[in-house]
Amino acid sequence: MGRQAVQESNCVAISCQNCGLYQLCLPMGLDSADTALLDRYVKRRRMFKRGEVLYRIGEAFTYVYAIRSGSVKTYISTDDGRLQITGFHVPGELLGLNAIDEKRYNCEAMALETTSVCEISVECFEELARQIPSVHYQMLRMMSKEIKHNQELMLLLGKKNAEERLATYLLSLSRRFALRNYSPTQFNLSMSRGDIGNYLGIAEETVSRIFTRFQEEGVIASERRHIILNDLERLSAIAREPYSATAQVIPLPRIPNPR
Amino acid sequence: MGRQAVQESNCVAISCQNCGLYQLCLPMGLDSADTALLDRYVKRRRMFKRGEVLYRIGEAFTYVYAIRSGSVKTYISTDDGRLQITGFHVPGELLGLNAIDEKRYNCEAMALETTSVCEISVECFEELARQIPSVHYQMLRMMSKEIKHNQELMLLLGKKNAEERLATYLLSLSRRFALRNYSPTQFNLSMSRGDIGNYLGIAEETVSRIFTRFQEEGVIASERRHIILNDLERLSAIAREPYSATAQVIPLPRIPNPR
DNA sequence: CGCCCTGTTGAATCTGGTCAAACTAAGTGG
DNA sequence: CCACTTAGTTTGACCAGATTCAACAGGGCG
Repeated sequence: MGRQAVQESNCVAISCQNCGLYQLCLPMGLDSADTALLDRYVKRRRMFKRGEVLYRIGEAFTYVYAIRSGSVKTYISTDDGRLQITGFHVPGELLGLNAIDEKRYNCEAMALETTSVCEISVECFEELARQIPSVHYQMLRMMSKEIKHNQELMLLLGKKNAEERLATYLLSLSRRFALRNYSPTQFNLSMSRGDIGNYLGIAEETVSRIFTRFQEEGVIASERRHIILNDLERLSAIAREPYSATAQVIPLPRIPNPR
Repeated sequence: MGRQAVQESNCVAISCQNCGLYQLCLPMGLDSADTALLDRYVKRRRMFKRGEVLYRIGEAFTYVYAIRSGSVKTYISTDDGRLQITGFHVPGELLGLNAIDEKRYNCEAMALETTSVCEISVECFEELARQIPSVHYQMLRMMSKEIKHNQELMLLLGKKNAEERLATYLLSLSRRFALRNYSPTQFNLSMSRGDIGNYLGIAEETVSRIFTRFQEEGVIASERRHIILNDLERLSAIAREPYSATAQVIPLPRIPNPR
């Protein structure tokens, strides 16, 4: 995410590790044969320009997408056309998995900026899961993680006021950047105020106003899409979330190997 | 859900089919040996009374719960104590699966009424998945379904006004009852106005007021927790959802068998 | 029978939405 | 290179829907 040259080039440099499938298999301790197998399936690379759609609601579930660089938003809609953005996705994340049940995508995905992805056919993916059974398990973990994330968003949408929402949002971005070794206090947004407001369930004018207020209070500095978080602690207090200076290191859970 | 004698007895009568694991395995065409295997793991039955907690946030992930009769709410909280109910669960549903990633429950589950469950140890469940590989696949499908459901709730929380929320909610209940061959137009709620409001992100007074309004307009009739939907079509219009008289029959997707 | 919980209703208040307008940055094409 | 367009952002004024506070009604249960 972001357009700084340093981040872009960084993305490319670690694109292999960042490619989602790597993340899928990393915790499994795959041997090199497995990794080679994995590589076979990560062939098709595609670029999407800002505003281009990766997949639409109802389309047959044919590909899973691993983001290599750039960023993507996913959203659903009421039948009278109101959209709800359900997630912003950054390099290393896998898109489309939740279409498994109905075999059709149940949300739409659009590139927020020029975005490079690995397009993995579902058939290949299933073949992969057959040959490396613990891939199934990793998929479960990833979906479990997504459910947890969505639950937190529900809490935000259902119970938090506008200030808390925006503070929560900035902190969540900060943590995600920290995880990927980007600066947790200084970054560029790839999404517009309108997108942020939509995601958080508030009007874009409200987003603007609160950015201004945070800036007046010295909690952040923002110039258009460039954001500096000056006071993570105060931001955490506003968001009503426990403050953690650095990303918490959670010991990897024991992973049963079903092979 | 509901306290009508007819529904209760019905639940008991079809408890086997309603037990969640059955649902998990039903679409897989298990042979009788598999079914026997399945039965081995569904031993422990437990009862929870209204208000009793099945599991708490952060507790080690040791059991998966299949609801046999009754109903359960799940919820998460901000650290200053505000709760957000994330789901109401009825017979046939499986609870706890989304703890897979962190090996700890990430929400709390509480019985809304006297509730009977099958308690399945996670170890047994994993053993089961090892012996019947397509169980993995069914788990993926169930989690995929949950993600879709949560996305729809986000749309509701983020974009719909109070009337639309309540109408959407009533319709969603109606559909779930229809799926289980209960009346889609007449049922008892097991949750309070407060719970409904919490779930939908509105105050309980607002829930009450809108129930009254719907009743004045003749769309529904309600007496405390007993609800009659008089005009599903108008309700759909209010909810801004496509009207479907009966539950749509979706052809079962082709299920690859990884054995 | 009386208490308590749940639900209903009214009135005052306020957060955040809507509408409108000005402004900026970044293209776009002549 | 400049005029013009377009998309995105910010700000102000006003207003509506929903919350909050408060009082009260009714059912169910001990």
